[in-house]
Amino acid sequence: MENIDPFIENVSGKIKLSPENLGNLVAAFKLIKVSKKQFVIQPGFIAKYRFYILKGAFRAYVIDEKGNDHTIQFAIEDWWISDYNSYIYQSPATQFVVALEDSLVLQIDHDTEQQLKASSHELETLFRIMAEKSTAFYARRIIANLTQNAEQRYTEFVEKFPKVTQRLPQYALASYLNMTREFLSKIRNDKVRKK
Amino acid sequence: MENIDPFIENVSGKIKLSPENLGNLVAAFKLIKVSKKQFVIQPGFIAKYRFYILKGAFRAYVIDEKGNDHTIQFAIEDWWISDYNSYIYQSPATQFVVALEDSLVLQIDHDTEQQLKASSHELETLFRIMAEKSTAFYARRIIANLTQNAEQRYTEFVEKFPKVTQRLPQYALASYLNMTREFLSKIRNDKVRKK
DNA sequence: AAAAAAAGATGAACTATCTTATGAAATATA
DNA sequence: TATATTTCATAAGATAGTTCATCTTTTTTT
Repeated sequence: MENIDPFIENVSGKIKLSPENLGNLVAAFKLIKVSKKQFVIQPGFIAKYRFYILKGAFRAYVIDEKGNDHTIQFAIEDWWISDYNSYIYQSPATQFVVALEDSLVLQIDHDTEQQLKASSHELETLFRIMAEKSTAFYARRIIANLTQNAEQRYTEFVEKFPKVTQRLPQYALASYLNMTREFLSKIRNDKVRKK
Repeated sequence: MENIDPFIENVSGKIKLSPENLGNLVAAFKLIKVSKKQFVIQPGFIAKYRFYILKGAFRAYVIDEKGNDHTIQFAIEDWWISDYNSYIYQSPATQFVVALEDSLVLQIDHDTEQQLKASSHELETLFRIMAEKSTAFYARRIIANLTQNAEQRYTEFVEKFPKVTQRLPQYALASYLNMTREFLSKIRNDKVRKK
C-alpha cells in the first residue's frame, strides 16, 4: 500500500478530525495511478472526481475558439485538482485535466463526497474550509491579473511556487500567467541579462 | 422592521434549513444602513464582516502602485460581498468596499459566523455551499479573462448581468473587465455604430 | 439654479504584448 | 542511438489596448 501520510497531514492542517471521521474520509478515497499524458477530466464529460496528488503533476486547461490553450490550474504533490464548475454542479466539464508526469492520486467521486459531508459535521467543516481557501486563492489570482503586468506576474509566481515552476513546461506557465510562450521566454531572458 | 424575505429565499435556494436553524441564522445578522460613498471595508483593517445586500449596490476594489483602481467585485441586491482573503483569514484587508448607492445590508461578523457554523451541521453546509459557489464563480471569471478579448468580456458581462451593468459607473465596470475606461467607452461606441 | 465635481466621449500618439517565422536545444520514441 | 517530436529562444512586424489631453455631458453640492 502507498504512503498516504501527506494526505493525512494536509487534512489535519485544516481541521482536527476524530479517528472515526478520519478513517471514513480515507476510506472514501481510491488510490489511482495516472500515467503521463493521461486525461482524468475532459470537456463535455461530467467531472465525477476530485483528486489529491500524492505524487506527480497535473495541469487543467481550456482550449479557446482559436485553438490556443489556457492553463486554469496546476497541481503537484499535496494539491487538489478538478474542474470545479463541473464537479460542484455536476455539469459538463469545459476543462481538460491531464497528468504532466506519471502520477499517483487519491480520487473521490462526487456522490461519495456528498455522503461523507452529510454523515459528519466535522467532515462538512473540512470541505467548507477547503472551499473557502479555494475562493481566497482564486481571488488573489484575479487581483494579480488585474494589478500586475506580465513580468510582475511571472516574478510573483516563481517566488510563490518555485517547486511548481521547475516542473512545468514553460508554455504551460505562460498560458497560466496570461501571456504567450514567446513573451515569457523574452521576460526570462531579459531577467538573466539584467543580472 | 425591514423585509428580509429575499435573504430567506436566497438561503433557502441553497439549503432547506430547520425553523430553528433559520431563526438562529437570521438572528446572527444585523441590519445596517450604509449611505452612498461610505466604506464598509478598508485596506489595512481586518474585514470583520461579510454583507448580504438587501437594497443598494457595492463595489470592492484595490488600488495599485500607480494609483489606478481595479474592481474585484460588484454586488447588488441578493449578492454577498466582503474582502474574502481578509475575512476568511482575519488578516488585514487589501480591498476597499464602498457603497455605490444608499444601501441596506445584513451584516454578520466573523466570530458569530464561526459559532453559527460550529453550532449546526446544516448551517455549516450552507456556508460550505456558499464557498463552493464562490470558487466556481471566480474560476469562470479567470477563464473569461484568459480566453476572451476586451469586447467579448464586456459583451458577456452585459448579457450575464444586465441589471448590474445599468447601475454601475462605467469606469468601475471597465476596471472589473481589466481594461481602461477609455477603451470600454470605445467598445460601447463601436457597438452602437454597428447597429 | 448655479457652480463645482465627476463621468463619459473622442482622437492621436504610444507601448506592452502578440503573431509569425525560423533555428537550436531538449526530450521522447522507434 | 538515430530520428521524430516537442519545447525554447530570438527577432521583426503587427495590433489590441493604454496614455494623455481636451471637450461634453451628467451628477453632486452649495
